[in-house]
Amino acid sequence: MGNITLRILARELKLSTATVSKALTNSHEISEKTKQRVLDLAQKLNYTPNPYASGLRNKKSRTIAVILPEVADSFFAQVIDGIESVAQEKGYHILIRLTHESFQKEQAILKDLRGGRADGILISVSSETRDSSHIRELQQKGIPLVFFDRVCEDIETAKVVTDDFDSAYQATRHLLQRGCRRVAFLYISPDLSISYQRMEGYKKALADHQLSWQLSDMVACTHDPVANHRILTGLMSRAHPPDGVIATVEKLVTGIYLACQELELRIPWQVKVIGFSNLPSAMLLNPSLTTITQPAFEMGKAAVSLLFRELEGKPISGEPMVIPSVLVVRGSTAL
Amino acid sequence: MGNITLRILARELKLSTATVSKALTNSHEISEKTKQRVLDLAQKLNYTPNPYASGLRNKKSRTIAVILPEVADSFFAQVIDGIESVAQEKGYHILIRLTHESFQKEQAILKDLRGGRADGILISVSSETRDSSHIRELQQKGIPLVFFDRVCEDIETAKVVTDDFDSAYQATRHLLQRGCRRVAFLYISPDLSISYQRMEGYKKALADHQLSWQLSDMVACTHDPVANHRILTGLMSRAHPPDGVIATVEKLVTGIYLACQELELRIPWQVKVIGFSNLPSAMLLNPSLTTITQPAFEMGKAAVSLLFRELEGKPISGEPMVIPSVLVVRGSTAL
DNA sequence: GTGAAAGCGCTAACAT
DNA sequence: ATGTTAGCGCTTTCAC
Repeated sequence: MGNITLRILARELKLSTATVSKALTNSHEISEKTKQRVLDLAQKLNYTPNPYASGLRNKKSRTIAVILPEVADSFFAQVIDGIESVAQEKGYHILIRLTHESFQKEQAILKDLRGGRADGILISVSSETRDSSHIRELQQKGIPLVFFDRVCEDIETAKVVTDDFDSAYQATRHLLQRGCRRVAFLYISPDLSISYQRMEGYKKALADHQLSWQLSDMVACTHDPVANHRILTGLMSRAHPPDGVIATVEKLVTGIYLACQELELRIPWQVKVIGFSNLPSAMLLNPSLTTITQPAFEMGKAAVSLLFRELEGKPISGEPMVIPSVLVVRGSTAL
Repeated sequence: MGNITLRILARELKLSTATVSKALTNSHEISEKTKQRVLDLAQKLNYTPNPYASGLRNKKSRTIAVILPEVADSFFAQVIDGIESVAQEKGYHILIRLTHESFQKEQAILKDLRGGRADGILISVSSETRDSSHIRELQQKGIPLVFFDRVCEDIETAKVVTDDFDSAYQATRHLLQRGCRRVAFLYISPDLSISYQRMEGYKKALADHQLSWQLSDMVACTHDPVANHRILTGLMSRAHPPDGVIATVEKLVTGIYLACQELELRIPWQVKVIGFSNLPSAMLLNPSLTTITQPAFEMGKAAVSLLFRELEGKPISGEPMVIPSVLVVRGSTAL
């Protein structure tokens, strides 16, 4: 299926490809008449330039790669939405790559990106990522890179995060103020920047209420719902189970609700629950879920905007950009 | 930032670019020794071929475009997941394009795809799409195209759908069997293939129960939550409100739950609700939601697999591929 | 077994 | 105002 090319237009119009090219980019060195002829034919033949050819020539792909752990998660889905809203305006295309929380996959994906497939990269690292040399390598090649949400603290580049420390602090304080005395903290990976920040916020809130944190109350969960179910029913059937739970990951909310249901622990009476979640249905849960709601869409927009600034050679502030989350109080922490 | 190219490798090794290229693709015409030298240097310099250059040469981009209405929706997010799982294995890349339910955007996106940016297209049309000439044009250019979920019936190409008629039929029958006498049917666009199919299934179930359908019970909703809220509270505060509701779109579930909450209509006693939804949290809603759960991940996998078959020139069955949804009965339709 | 040369579709410097 | 030429980085005949 012979696609329409510049050359075909040129031949048809008895012009050179250079002239046609210039006419299509509305160059001032081309006469109005010629421009019109070119435009008319291009229109008629449904000509669309091959982006890879011009990209090759200009050494830019007008494509940005978005690397994230998963897409079937309301936070990441909303981030993509935010990214797309800006990229599309700028005529950029979005390549989505999922790591499924695997460090190996993340490495492979970044390696693949060295060849010039994308002009810039937006990344939220996998929960397994401890070493960041694969990312640094890309950076040294001069490819602009912006972290969002899950950052590598040891890499100096633009970052967009939410106030993880503060929101965990607020969540914990809220539970304590509502009478909880033993608050469990559920997280996935201790290596993640966000887990660490949130954990510190949690500890600080406990300390500010003259409570000391217990290692056994900080519960590491997994990506496997079945394993999580075991872990969480285990937690809630301890001799002294927590009377408050903070699920710092959306998918752990389901786990803790189910565990409580199964053990016939009534939320919020026997245990109060807060979830870091962007689910629109939080208000419809049984009971409605008190959440830390993250500015997912805005984070996506901010991250891609920073990336564009870099691509345009404008200066970027050294400090991570922080967009606050909000505590939305609902039934799961009612008195 | 001078990227590593074939030419650089060649110069360094005092070989021609042709030899290096062949060595890298493990051609049998190259000696083992040379191959090893090339591979070693490539490794050392972190060489990654420019995909657009080879794409230009080979006239394939190893990229597929996925066009969908939105991403912040559990169905579409899971579809993407399924698509990625296969594409990634085949070394293909995924370009995501969102129409936000706009026909105009859909046209623009497809137009942009004419230039060879993608080797194939997966699409679920916008709710505004009535005319399909923009899609047909791409098809005539010989670009393989697979529809998923929301198809254009008048375009002959591979399609992956779920059993919309049957699942709506089942949903309706379930409500009738649970004692509902007046079932409302909420949908977004009458132009969508899936809306039509579901509507027919709904009507058929009513007919099979000796009930005639009422135009006023088939309620067209929008994409705007505020407008939907008005529509749905209007519906539920009629003189004779429905005692059963089928929300054929995930986002309408929230709307109907909230409307009932506000009007103090108790689900399932005063009204029973079924939602077409893939939300993992359906079981946690208040009350837990009876759903038609669609095989989103599988549909994504199936669609991209069909696309690969086409790309490989293998034959495709003319019939749409149908992957069944399942009715999951929960609290919102309890007796 | 290796290399020279052409060309994918486009653009930009440099003629004319 | 238009054309010639060269080249982006790669692959693929076709020679040697």
